[in-house]
Amino acid sequence: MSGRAARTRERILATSLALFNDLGEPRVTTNQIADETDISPGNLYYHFHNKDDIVHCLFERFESRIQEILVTPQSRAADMEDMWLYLHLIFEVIWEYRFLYRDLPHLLGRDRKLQQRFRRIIDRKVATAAAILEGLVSSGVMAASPEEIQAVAENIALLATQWLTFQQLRHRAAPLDQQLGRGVYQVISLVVPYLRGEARTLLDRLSRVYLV
Amino acid sequence: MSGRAARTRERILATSLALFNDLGEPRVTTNQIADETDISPGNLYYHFHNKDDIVHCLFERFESRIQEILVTPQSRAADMEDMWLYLHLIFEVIWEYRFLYRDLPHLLGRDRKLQQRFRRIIDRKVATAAAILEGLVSSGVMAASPEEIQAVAENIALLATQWLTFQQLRHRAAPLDQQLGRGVYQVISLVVPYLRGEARTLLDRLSRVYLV
DNA sequence: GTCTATATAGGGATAGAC
DNA sequence: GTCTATCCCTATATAGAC
Repeated sequence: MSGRAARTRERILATSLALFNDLGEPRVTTNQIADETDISPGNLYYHFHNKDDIVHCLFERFESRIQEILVTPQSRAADMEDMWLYLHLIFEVIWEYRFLYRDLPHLLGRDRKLQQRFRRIIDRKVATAAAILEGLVSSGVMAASPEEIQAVAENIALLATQWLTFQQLRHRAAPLDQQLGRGVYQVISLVVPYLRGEARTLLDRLSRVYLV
Repeated sequence: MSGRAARTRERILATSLALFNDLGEPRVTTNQIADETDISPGNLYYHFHNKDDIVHCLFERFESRIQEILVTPQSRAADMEDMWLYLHLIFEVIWEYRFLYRDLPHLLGRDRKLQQRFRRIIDRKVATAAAILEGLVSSGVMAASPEEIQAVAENIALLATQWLTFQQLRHRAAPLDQQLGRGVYQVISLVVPYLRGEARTLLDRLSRVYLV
């Protein structure tokens, strides 16, 4: 594959991602993608076997991006800073590939492999959230039983997975950073009641930033 | 419309609901519906203007069912019993019409009216949750600031809206009552940390029932 | 690599007989 | 009310020239 071919391939992926995010994958046709990329429909099929191939390719990029984040190099106990960073990174990647979350059942319904891989990502989300919470407990910032940690970790994963979809249902046209900020705030609000005195007010101040 | 026509119409709606819930609305064709109802494709279009008409009709039933639940006849302050009942009723209706939640963006994306009406339902969910939480505070069972109540109410609404979708992503084949039970448990776990001493253990016992 | 032209299939919806 | 037959459109995907 020459440099030119690689560049065309890249442009197809870029416009596909943009259109998918904007309209939802089911409503975007291959002709539309070709048109927007300024190539012919036939040329598109030279670079990709079919539409699912494009989706698959985009998913793989998403997957490697998010796995980078979910690899927690926990050499020390986590603090609230880790939590904050973790949430921001997660939300940013989800935003970048939001079409995957928008029509999740539809996309995964036609590909078992994809389903498995996505499931593994969610499992990791829960595990990472739990690890951070345990870190908070062991460093004394937070007080919670193992069952409580598990329940909160699952809720964090669910919120981080479904927040954008839910939010866009409620307030379609809100600006990006506000939506992501609200998401982080909502997730943090899950943790707040388990924090101890001083840390609780610290977080309280931090989270207020997002409610502008 | 004679009794016979009404009965056919009803059968179409019943099989549509079953197929939609099972496979997702986008993957069910009108021919499939007709076939499963043991009528001809043409006959289906005698009873319904088009496919969206069927979806619309099912949505209206869902809407009236859920609005019945969300009309809180609050003549007194709420207690945990109200919360428990509220959650169970909500989850049951969502389960019955789960196809609406499965492909929500896709279904609402092609109908502004539907979008508005669904948005109103969610707003009501948040409001009802907030009202119950305020009831818990005013009866002394719970301690929380207005901001905390608002944040928790939104999280309750999100969880009650997206739980099933999320859950079926993770564990496809779990039995119904277990899935709904876990959902109720997860929502209740949002409230637990705000409860006071005795109520907290009471709820703790109650919620453990769901983790079987 | 890229194009134009076209095959093919599936599903929504209608016509008209009974 | 219900059927059979069929139309039509859309979207995916391919063929073959350049």
